[in-house]
Amino acid sequence: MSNPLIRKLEHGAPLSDDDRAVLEAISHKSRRIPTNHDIITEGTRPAAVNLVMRGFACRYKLLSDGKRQITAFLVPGDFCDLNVTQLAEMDHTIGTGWGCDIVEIPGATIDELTRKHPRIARALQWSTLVDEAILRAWLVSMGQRSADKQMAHLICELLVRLQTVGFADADGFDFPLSQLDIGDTLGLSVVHVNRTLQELRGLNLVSWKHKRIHIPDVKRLKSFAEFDPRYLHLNVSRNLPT
Amino acid sequence: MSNPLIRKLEHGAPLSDDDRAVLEAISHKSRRIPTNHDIITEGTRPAAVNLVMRGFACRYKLLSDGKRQITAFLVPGDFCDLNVTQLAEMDHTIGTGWGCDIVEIPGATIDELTRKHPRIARALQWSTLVDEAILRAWLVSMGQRSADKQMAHLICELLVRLQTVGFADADGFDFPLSQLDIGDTLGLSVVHVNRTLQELRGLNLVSWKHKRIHIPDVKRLKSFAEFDPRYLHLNVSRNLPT
DNA sequence: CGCACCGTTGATAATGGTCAACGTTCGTGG
DNA sequence: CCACGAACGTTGACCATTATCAACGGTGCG
Repeated sequence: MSNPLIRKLEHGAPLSDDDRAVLEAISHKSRRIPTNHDIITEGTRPAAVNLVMRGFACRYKLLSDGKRQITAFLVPGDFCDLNVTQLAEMDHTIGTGWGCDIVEIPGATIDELTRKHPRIARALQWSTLVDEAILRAWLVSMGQRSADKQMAHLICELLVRLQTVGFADADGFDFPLSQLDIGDTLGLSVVHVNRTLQELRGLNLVSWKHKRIHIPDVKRLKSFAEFDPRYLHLNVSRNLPT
Repeated sequence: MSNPLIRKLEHGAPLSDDDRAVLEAISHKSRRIPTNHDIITEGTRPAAVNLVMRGFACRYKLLSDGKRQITAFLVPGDFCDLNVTQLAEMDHTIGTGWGCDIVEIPGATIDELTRKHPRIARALQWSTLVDEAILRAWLVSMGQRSADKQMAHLICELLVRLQTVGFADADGFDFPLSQLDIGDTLGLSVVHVNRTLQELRGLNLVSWKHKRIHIPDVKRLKSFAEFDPRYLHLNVSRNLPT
């Protein structure tokens, strides 16, 4: 089983074979999004629901002076805008500067899914709670952690999230973004991202070459970043109703 | 009608008289939370759902070195943990250092509400989307705005949110927090909060005395902060299904 | 009255930003 | 296959913002 959506949702609720078959059916036909393309633009009314199947997308907001803040990375198995069809208009843009594979699912299909498949409905709701938890974790990092720990924390998070969907192995993952993108994520300048990265490399915590992040000693990086993965609410057994 | 929950949810979906009556029934009996008290603690399993009816509560996370990051303010009409009963354990604490009135609603009541009252269900889902949007807005502020604009932006947001539930008037609102709390919200030191506040006062944008924030010229403050209220998704008419 | 807690101020230091230049890589077209 | 240009990464010098430390004043509550 290598469908990232299914792999992810298994963490939110126990799924039946039927659930899995339905999810497989709606997600197998993806299309490639070209580099530097916005999927949904701020201010427009969202129509269909988009699901990332390969690569990275991100949520971001542009300020009037041209500054950009990335507020989320969307990795395989993540929905761009699951419940957002309820709103009149998007308050942020979803884009990808890196090429990724997306499945576009009609809102009606999602509605039907949640009506007929209670376990899927539950898993989807779990996934939006996790999205919110990630946002809170980013806020904590940005507000209270120094640049090096903030960066280390982000890398730990990405490692774990990508591992749960089979897009990272034990000590690293492919990462096509630029240092400028990381700057816009962490609220740091490119220059400082570069220097922080060198510091982490100097400490033998992270190396990043050829669009791949390698982590020599995951445990050390996690403890350096004070990374506590509980906010990702993986491990379905503990999410079962009592 | 001065029930903040109803006033708020009216922005999420059109409610019937019956909807309103049900909401009134579950929310009229609140209890006072004493100063410096946590409502739900990180690591515990959430049971009932808590609703703020008066005053402020906040979500926060503590780091190992004692630093605290506040990730949300909960104002009257806000649920502390609407969907969170789905999760095994809280990934953050909800507390109030300021005394506020809370209604505790059993999870089963909420479930029944959403089953029998589709418009309320819709409004509740809208409210969680808005919570997420606020989180994104805070991240943008923290990452890209200077301390003064960040602070001004927060004050604009609170003004608007409190106005929609009838807890602010046209030019200000009661605000019982300390400057340290604001520091933990904006990721700034107390000293810098103090100086930033003085700067805003010097510019005649905000004054804060006797636990009340006064805004001499709301329009000027909003433009100073580049505050665009659309992320709050108020104004129900634009949220109607097409 | 006295003790906390909060707000305020000044001095000093650290973190991270800006500017400018240069090197490197990679994709494109000749 | 090579030349070119654009985008990205790297470095150094300098500057701005914000943190830290320490002290003191105000205010409100027991």
